Order: sequence, then C-alpha cells, then structure tokens
Amino acid sequence: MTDSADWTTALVSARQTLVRASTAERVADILRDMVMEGRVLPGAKLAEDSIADALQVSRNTLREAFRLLNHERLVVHELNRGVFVRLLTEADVVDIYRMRRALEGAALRFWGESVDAGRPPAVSHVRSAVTMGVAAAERGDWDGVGTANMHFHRSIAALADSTRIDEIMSQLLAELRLVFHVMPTVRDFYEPYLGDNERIATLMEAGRSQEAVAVLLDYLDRAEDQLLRQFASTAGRRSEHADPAST
Amino acid sequence: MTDSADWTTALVSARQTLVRASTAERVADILRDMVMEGRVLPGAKLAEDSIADALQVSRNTLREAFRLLNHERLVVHELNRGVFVRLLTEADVVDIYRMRRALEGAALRFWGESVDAGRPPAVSHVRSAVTMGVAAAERGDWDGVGTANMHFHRSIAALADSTRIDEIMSQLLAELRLVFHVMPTVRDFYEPYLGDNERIATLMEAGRSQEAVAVLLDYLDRAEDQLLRQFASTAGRRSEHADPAST
DNA sequence: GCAATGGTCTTGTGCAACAATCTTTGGAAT
DNA sequence: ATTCCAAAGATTGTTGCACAAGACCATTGC
Repeated sequence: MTDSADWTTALVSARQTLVRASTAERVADILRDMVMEGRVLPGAKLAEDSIADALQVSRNTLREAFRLLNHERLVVHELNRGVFVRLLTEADVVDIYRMRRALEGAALRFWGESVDAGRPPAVSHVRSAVTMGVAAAERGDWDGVGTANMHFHRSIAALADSTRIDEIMSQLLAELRLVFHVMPTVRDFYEPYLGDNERIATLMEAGRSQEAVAVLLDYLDRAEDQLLRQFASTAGRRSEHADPAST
Repeated sequence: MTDSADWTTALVSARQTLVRASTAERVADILRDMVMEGRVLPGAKLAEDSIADALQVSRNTLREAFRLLNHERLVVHELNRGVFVRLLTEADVVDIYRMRRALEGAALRFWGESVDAGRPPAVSHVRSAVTMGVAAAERGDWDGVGTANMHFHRSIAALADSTRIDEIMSQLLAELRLVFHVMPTVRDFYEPYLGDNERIATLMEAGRSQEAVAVLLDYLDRAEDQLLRQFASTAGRRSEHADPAST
C-alpha cells in the first residue's frame, strides 16, 4: 500500500511535466529558473525583442510568459516601459513575513487540533526536511541548507491540508529567494535556524503543538529582523540597480 | 488642505476609469458580469469563436480577457480544450474556508496584539460595514446585506495591514460568489450572521480581541457547514454540467 | 547649464493565417 | 450489437506582421 501511494504521488508530478506542453509555460519556466538562480538580478529589465529572439519564440508568446511570471510576482510590468525582475522592498519583506506567520501559524494550529482530537497526522515530511538540512550543513552545502529550509516550511504549511495555502506558500518562498540574492552569503542566514527547525520537529513529535507554534512564530520574527537588517546595510548598493541582462 | 485631499482621492478613482481603456479589460468586465449574474453557469464552456464573433473583437483580445478572468479564478483554462466557467466543488469550499480562518483569524489576532500593546487601531471600517448591513436588511435589500458582509470580512482581513492578505481575501470572496449562485435565496444565508458581525464589532470596540476571534472562527465554521449542506442538496442538479477536471 | 524639441527605439494593441490538438463521425472487424 | 480505429471537422495554440502610442535620448536653442 505504501509503495502504491508513492507511485501515485510520483506520477502526479510526472503528469504535469507531460501535459503542460504550452510554449508560454515552458518559456516562463526558463525565465523563472534564471531569476531563481540569480542569473538575472532583481531590477534588471527583460527586453521583449532580445529574449524573443534568443528563445526563438514570438513576442506574443513571450508576453504570455511574462504574464504568468507577473502573476507569480517574480517580475513587474511597467506600462510602456516593459517588464523587470521584481525588486523587493523592506515593505515587501514585512508583508511576506506577516503572511507567513498567518499561514504557517494557522497550519500548525490546525495540525494541533487534530492532535488534540486524538488523530495526529504524520510529521514525517517535517522531520525529513530537518534531517536533509542537517546533512547538508555537515557537508558545508549551504545552498542545500536553504533548499531544505524551504522544504521544512512548505511541509509546515502543508499541515493545513489546503491546496490554496500550499500554493501561496510556494509563491511566498519563491519571492523571498529574490531577496536572498542580495545577501552576501547564505550561511549566516540559515545556520542559526537549523536548531529551531530541529526543535519544532521534536516538539511536534511529542505532540506539544502550542510550544511548536510559539517557537515557529519566534523564529519567523527573528528571520524577518535579520533580513531587514541586511536590507538596511545594502540599501545603498541596491538603489543603483543597473541592468546586467543587456548583452 | 482637506479639500485638496478629497480632490486627489476623487481623481485617483476617476483615473482608473480613464486608464483601463484596454479592450481586453472591457471584455473581461462583460464576461465577469455575466458569470457573476449567473447568466453563464459554472462548468459551461466559453468558446472563443462565438464570443469573439458576438463581441466583435479579435480572438487574441478575447484570450487576453480570459487570462484576466483566469487570474481571478473565475474561469479555468485547459490546454487545447478551452476555458470554462469555474465549477467549485465541496473541496473548494472547505479549502476556501480553511484559508479564511487562517487569514481572518491571523488579522484579528494581529489587531489584538496592537490593542494589548496599548495602541488600538481604528475599528471604524468594521463598524461601518456592520451598520451598512443592518440598514440593508431593514429595507429588505438582501443583495446589499451580502455586499455589506463582504465589506465586513474584507475590513477584518485589512486589520493585518498587509496588501498580500488583502488581495488574497478579495479573491477568496470573489470565488465564493460563484457558489452563492447555487443557493436558492441569499436571505437564509446572510440573515443569521448579521448578529455575529454586530457582536464581533462590539467586542472589538471593547478591546476584547480573544473573544472576537472565537466568535469569528465559530461564525466561519457555521457558514461553511451551511454552504456544504446546500451543496449536498443541489449536488444532483450540478452534476449534469460538464466535468472539466475529472481525469 | 538647462529646458524644449524632435527623432528613434520599445512596447501596446489588434489582426489574420497557419500549425497543433482534440472531438466527433463513420465504418470495418470481431 | 459492440468495440476499435482512422479520417474529417472543429477548436485552440502560435506566429508574424502592421500600426499606434508612449518612453528614451540627443541635439538644438536659449
């Protein structure tokens, strides 16, 4: 039974790769990867002509891809000026963390209700994200730690068992990656929180949901603070955002 | 000074009427109205050719309008099959209310923190939504009661002071309107909740945030239950429509 | 030095043709 | 009669083009 369950989940994700054949979506995928990997920096302009030419797609299709990315908040569209890689402000960070507290907090509380009702859902996804993060840290793979951290928080949000919450959560984390590119090194950011994740997972396994919520919310507060401090120190550099994408 | 402030606010809203001259947006407006008024039923297919022909716009323009509506989750787009008026399922209702509890609950708690910190934000928007609802009920305008109820919950969510939460909240309420069409009469749905809104507003004015949260969450539970019951009783009729996402 | 003006480039909008895909219809085999 | 297959028909996906409108840039004149 457990095997067949794994089969289906694997097939579901595989299906998406097969079915979604739309050119615009594939173009959006390419551009999304470039933005996520930091190959085009926030603030950079994405010129229609050059990209459409490079990818060998029509301007119309490219614009459709832009609309998809705009919907994901990864790019912004300025009338008659074109689209630019999203440049997050302090206000965005505050807003995103406010939403994270709402969603992750609600998800953990919802999970707690199930625990109190005597039917605790599995925490294995949360625990495995912690394990993955620790393993990555031990081999010095701080990029891997960041990925594991995202998995951790996504699995926290998944406890709400709501596709809409899952979707929004993924979007928020994707937005945050835009900010991480401005950070000097990811180690300083993620390392302090490995312990928090571990602690939260342990509390959950013990069924102590209230305390888990408290630790989580405190974690989010500190992460927000640290990000905002980083922001303040790099404010000067960012304001002169040139467009390195113009090859 | 106050006069000029009024000027600007008036101009801001007037500006929107001017700028949004795009044909696609006007087409989207027309289609949105048709969906909202129930003239095209959930599950119905929106064929490009016939609509483009009827409205005398090019297919491209119509497709752009479809993208806007898709963004608002009012229609769904299936590759190579076309767009369909969104058909909400019981699962959607459960999902939407789960998210509402998360967002409205978090917003009210956030407001409560400010109250406890000795700097209570204004509750006037919440109160005025209640007043508007009562006035509409007194003159038998149950459509107006529904609008006021939406204002009430939007102003609750606005307490979180987060543009992202505001946006999601508006989207959720718009989605719910798709469900209200299956309801026989809106009076039975909204009337019981006029008192809840009144009670929540009063509790907030007294600074008793914890109790306000409790009443709100209980309200959401009951509203969800009622909607799901209505769903079950009309399940037979609705299943006659096309089944888009059944694979 | 600075503002106005004009040209140039990019984007906004709409259109029609062609390609790709799905759906239906008709018939043949079992 | 039923099932399966294939071609036809209908619908959507993508492209390239054309023109309008706005933003950007450099030159001119003061």
